[in-house]
Amino acid sequence: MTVTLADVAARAQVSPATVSRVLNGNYPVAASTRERVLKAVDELDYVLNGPASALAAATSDLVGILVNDIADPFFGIMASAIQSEIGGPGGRAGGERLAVVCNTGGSPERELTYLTLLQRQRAAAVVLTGGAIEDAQHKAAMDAKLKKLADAGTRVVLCGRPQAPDTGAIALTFDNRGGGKELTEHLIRLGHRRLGYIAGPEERTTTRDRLEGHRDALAAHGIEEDPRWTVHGRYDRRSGYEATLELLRRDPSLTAVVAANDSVALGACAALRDSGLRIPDDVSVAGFDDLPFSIDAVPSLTTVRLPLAEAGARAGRIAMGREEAPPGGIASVRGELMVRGSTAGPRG
Amino acid sequence: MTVTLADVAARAQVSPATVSRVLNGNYPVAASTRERVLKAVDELDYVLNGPASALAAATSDLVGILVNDIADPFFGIMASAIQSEIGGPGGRAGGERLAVVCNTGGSPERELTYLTLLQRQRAAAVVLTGGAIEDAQHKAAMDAKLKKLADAGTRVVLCGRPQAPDTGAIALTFDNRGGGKELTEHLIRLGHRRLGYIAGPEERTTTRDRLEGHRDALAAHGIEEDPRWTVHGRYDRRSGYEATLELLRRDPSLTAVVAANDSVALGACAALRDSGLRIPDDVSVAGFDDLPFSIDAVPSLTTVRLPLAEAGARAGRIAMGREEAPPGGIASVRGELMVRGSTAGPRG
DNA sequence: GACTACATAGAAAGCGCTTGCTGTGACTCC
DNA sequence: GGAGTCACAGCAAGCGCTTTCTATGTAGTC
Repeated sequence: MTVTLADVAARAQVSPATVSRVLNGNYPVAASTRERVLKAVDELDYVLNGPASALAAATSDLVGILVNDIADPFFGIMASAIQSEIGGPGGRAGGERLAVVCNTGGSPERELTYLTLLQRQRAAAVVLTGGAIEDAQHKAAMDAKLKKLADAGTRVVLCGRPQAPDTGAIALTFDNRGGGKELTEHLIRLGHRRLGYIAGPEERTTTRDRLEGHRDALAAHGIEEDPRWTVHGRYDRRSGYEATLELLRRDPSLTAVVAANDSVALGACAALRDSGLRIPDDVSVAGFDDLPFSIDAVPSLTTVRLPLAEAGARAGRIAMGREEAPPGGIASVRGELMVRGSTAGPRG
Repeated sequence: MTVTLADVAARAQVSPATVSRVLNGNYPVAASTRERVLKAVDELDYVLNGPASALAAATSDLVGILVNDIADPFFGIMASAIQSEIGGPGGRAGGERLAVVCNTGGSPERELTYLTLLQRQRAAAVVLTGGAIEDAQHKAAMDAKLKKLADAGTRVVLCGRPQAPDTGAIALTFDNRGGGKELTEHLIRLGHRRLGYIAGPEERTTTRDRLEGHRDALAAHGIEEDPRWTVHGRYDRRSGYEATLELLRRDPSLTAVVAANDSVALGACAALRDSGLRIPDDVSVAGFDDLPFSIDAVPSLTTVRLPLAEAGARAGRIAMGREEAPPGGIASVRGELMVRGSTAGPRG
């Protein structure tokens, strides 16, 4: 029923080997023969059997991309950039690669499961995006898996994720700590001394790094932190809303709220407004990431811009072997402080 | 070097056939044997070779998802929902499916190319999201491809895309026209008579349907449309910004701007503000889709909520054969008008 | 106790492709 | 003009798995 290589070969009056070579274009084939083959392919509407060729050639054109949540633009932007670099006519002839995007939902098990599935598919490369989970046991399992993948020839790239030493993975980490510090310093320079912090979920490198940056800044300026000023939540708007109300309840005298990311910051803004507070007159708000919508908030959001698209593109190129890995297999990508309307001096 | 089924079989002292059956769990295997096999699998750290098993079994566990732009939450949300339904422990034993997300960037060629690639992988199902391109030739090529896929046993589902008759595809279409009409009627009821419209790219079903809905409303209320009131652009913020300036230039007396989607509407808001106009006091603005950030705009955006996550989930279930297809292979999904702060009576 | 039925396990034939190696003419080169 | 070169094309051996069909041991049945 389905057309196979042999059918094409028969019709073009050549051997299957020749058809294969025409299709893969990595072996000399006379122009006239090639034409005849291509004609047969066209007439029969032949489509290569991917699994069969992957099996025979022991390679695959699948590239895995692990994300926490593809509906979140933070990951969507990276995924899109990675994608744009792995496919397309940039690679070798016929080198269209397919991106397998895996939504882990932040679950350790799913992360591992997807890696196994990708390993099963003999993926050509795997890119892991976003922060890692800080559980020692899970980390060990992940590292072992990554090493196995790398050993099997799969290129492993971490994008916005801390390095995984001795696994063979290339890391493009985000300088979350530095960005967090810069952001809070900006607030401190404006005169704030009572700053609330809405952190992400615990046990995540991104959460911890940003929070540490925040604390670095406080410490550097001799501000003693009140434990009531930090609330943990999820990386979404709703969490930001609730956390802000909680913060306000704990200490109504706060003059600034620093959020784990932009979505959380937007939720914080909504909560402040609903509480009758003006931004930035009564309370300043800052986010992190600089997602596209952040500039449209009113007032527009002060945040740290992470070059997600650039980092993703680079990760994609490295994954395809089209760009050299950074020295030492790791590069730190810095964020840029974007000062906008949501921050001002206290009671300004 | 790499561990194969045979290695496991040898270690467990059974035949390869038995190992395969243990792994696939669809054939009676004595508990003691199974245990022995599983132990060997574990000890050898064996990972099934996906391509080989796909070849032998003539099936694959890949599901394709075509999107215009995964960085756009409109698509991200649908992709995420589809994903959540195709994988996971919901399916048959061992039924982890991998989602292949393909970014077409709205290009007809890439759309077709990706479909071929998916066909090559013998994808179990394919879900196409978002509007279609209205080029007759392209549509014919797409339909032919979809039919071929469906004939080969791949389940094809269209999510937010118009039906493709006689291709065997199941369609969950969005009622863009109805939503567009409702939105504009809301504005008309508020008293607006001079409404600008920022449409999406031409030659797209989504663009046309929403615009037609808008015009339906105008016609129904006896409002004659001025050709200057419609500008075409892309589905992004920047396009909305520029189009709004153009609209204002053409006719400064407009009292409302209807945008093709929420991102465009946000751009429109920014342009209006930069032009010294207040929203909604001077000009009302409306969007479409109700993406998560729309409620955080200030004033929050009046828009039409499309149940993206619900539709995506349903599409995913249908693609997996876990939910019955709607009668006639097509269902229309309605949007819901969300009246918020960005619209009010003119000069109100 | 012989016979049928059942539950399991194995043998082996592919699945559709790639690729190393082996022709085989046509050319070149002294 | 015979040997050495090329440029192609074909043969055939897998790649690692699934699955049909067959074999075998064990129970159940009268």
